[in-house]
Amino acid sequence: MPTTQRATNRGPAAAGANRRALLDAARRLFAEHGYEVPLSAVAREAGVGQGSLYRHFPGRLDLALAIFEDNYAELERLAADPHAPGAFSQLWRRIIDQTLESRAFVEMVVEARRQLPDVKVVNRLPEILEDPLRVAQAAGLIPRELSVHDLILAHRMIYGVIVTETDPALARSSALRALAMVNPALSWSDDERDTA
Amino acid sequence: MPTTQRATNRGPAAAGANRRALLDAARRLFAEHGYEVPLSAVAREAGVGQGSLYRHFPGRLDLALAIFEDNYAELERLAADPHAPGAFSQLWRRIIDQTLESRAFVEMVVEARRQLPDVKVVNRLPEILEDPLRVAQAAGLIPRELSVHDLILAHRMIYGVIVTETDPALARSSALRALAMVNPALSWSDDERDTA
DNA sequence: CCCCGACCGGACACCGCTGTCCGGTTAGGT
DNA sequence: ACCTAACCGGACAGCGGTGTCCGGTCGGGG
Repeated sequence: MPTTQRATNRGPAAAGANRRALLDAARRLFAEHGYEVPLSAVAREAGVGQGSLYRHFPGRLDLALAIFEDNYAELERLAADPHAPGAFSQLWRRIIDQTLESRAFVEMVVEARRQLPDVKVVNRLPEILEDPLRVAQAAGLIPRELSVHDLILAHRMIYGVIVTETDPALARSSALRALAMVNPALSWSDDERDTA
Repeated sequence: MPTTQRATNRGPAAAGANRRALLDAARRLFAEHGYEVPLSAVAREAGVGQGSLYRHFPGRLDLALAIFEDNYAELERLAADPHAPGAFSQLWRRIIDQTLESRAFVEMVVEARRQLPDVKVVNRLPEILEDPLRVAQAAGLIPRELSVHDLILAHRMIYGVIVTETDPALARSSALRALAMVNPALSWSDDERDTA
């Protein structure tokens, strides 16, 4: 019977917990120090040895892909029911919010694409956005002239705004201003707490 | 009497030429291999020793700043006479073109800003754009609602498009599509050879 | 013609990161 | 209670980049 709280990180049963600790540590350190942070620091932050790190994730890229996987899983959950009220707007906000969480994501995306010939692995946004966008357009919430392609281009633009922002505290508002400039329907005010 | 062609890169008189060779090499290698290219490679590419490199440019940042300096000098030349026909459109195109020349510029900008507290050193675009924009707006070429601030935000968006482009050959057209999305007046077709 | 100061260049020591290897530890099965 | 297989962790060697140091080279001035 597995205890939910472990006193140790040794033994076969700890493998899963160690993996998660490494993933969390990587997410934190990538966000704080950038994608080029030493992997030894990730192991230290996770409280495991370097051996464990390299066993679970042979290289930096595997860490990045696992983090992407988590993010995409969350988005796919949001996109699962396109007819839920506010499905598209919640999805779109979450995409932008994920991007805002760490400017390191840009470097990760770039590096992952350079090393992986197949773009599909690294960019699942087209499939994720397709249905929710169509439904939102049918409901008149999003202009018809915006294609999935346009949305992805807008997302890429936001990368530029975030990565060039001097003060991290301003990243969010700059990104929202940028989105409003592209198309008002893609932006929102943070005052409205939910737009279900 | 200085000869325009030198047979050697030794001696006091070669200092200037060596400096330029280093700058050109850095520009080339940053564009090709990214900002993190080894400085030893820059010295080799320039055909000088590492000693000369570090004498002219104590660190990587000095190289980057000198490259920016060249770029800004060119832009300031274009902006010197805001009333020349097509002054703003030529200036704006050149800004975008400079950005397209190397995706490494993004990393350079980010790194330079992180290390230099004073933003003015690294971003002179506001001053450069101010007068030409006003004149172009007075002539009805650019919508009044676009501020210098908006233009700079648009420029930062373009960074994102360029850096996330998988195929470098597509960077230009993607950037132009993105600009058109923000505001048609900021984009152009590459077919028109000049819009003086 | 010679000398002197300045500059060049690459060898090299230092440093931090990567990835591996093996002794030590743990849980579960018998 | 013991045994075994799997897993942990950190020491360590290898590697590549940085920045320095000094012997060698050059050109202009006296």
